[in-house]
Amino acid sequence: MLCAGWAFRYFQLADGRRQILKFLLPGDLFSAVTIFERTFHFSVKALTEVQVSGFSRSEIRRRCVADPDVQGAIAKSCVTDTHEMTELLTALGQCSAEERIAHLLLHLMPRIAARNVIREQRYPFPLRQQHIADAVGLTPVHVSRVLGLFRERRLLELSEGHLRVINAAELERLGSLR
Amino acid sequence: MLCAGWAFRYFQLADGRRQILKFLLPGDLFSAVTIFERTFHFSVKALTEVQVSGFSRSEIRRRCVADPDVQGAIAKSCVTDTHEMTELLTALGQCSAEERIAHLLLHLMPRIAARNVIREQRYPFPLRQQHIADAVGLTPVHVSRVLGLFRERRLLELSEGHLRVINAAELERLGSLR
DNA sequence: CGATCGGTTGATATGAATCAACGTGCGTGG
DNA sequence: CCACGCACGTTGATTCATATCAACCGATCG
Repeated sequence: MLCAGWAFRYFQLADGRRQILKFLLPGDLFSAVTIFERTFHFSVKALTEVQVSGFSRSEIRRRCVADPDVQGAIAKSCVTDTHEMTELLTALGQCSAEERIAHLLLHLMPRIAARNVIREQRYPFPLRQQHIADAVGLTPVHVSRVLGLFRERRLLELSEGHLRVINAAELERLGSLR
Repeated sequence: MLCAGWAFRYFQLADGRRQILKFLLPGDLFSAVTIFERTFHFSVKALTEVQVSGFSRSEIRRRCVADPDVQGAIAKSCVTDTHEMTELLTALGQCSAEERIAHLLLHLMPRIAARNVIREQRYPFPLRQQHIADAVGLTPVHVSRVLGLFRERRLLELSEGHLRVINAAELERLGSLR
């Protein structure tokens, strides 16, 4: 479990390409289904300073049968991971660059807001454009252009570790998947 | 659970686009994590004649605590669903059209082989090019071109509900994600 | 002070989408 | 039995979105 800071879970290809599967925020499990496995099938990297706690599989399994709360938390994490992957899959398979980036931001905003006080739509946001690129399957250069467009159209500003959302409605229209 | 025939699970967008999340073969659960939820977050459609059995959530939950085999089957299904989504996500985010299609075929081949006797590398294969397109995020036209290329290069033939693999090694090289 | 990193911008190349036409097989209704 | 419509696949011409290549800028850091 990530206790403090930001990290991300990703899958690495032999030739250096990588797909970011999920951005981890405080309270997130690296991956709930891992409880049922012997080995990890992904990598994790810190984005900021982090604090982490580890549990042994056997310990978790024991507490899972003993404590319905633990069981519920694991189940919930499996469910949300599945939903998130479904949405990301749909975004990658069906959406344009603008839609994908908008979708990523819309996905992250409430998760950030659940852990920080947000004033004037200004979200702490430590991702580099490279990370956005690796998450939505674009090049960093193109991410820069799309963000430039968003800025020009007064949808948002993104710099210096902060995201400021100016026109949330329009961003929603672009990235909501509905 | 799908008992006979082929189907697929997908996510539908308002404007008609859809992302195929998984092809279902006999023995597959539609989605294991659904046990922990109240509503479905996906659609399912048959590709061929199918037979299906349903279970009520409460029944499954009961049998899950009672019978460790049932529990194990659910857990395994969660795990493989997660792996499959991870791989598909990586393919969609990082790979070219050829790689994606090769990857899809490589993913399906062992699953088909586990349920059918395969002679001379000839797999039953009821997907239309439209389904391949919706699964890997391409247009049917482009799928046709790529398959044409594969045929020309003597990698495989695909027609009339059957896939014949001619050069498995080369297909592997294209689509293995490693 | 130079080196490095992250981001921006311009020019160009390329992979995939789009538009359109055509062929073929098949089921259906006359 | 035939004519038609329709689903599916193929192919060619063209367009468009995104990648690639390259230069540059500012901030940061040793």
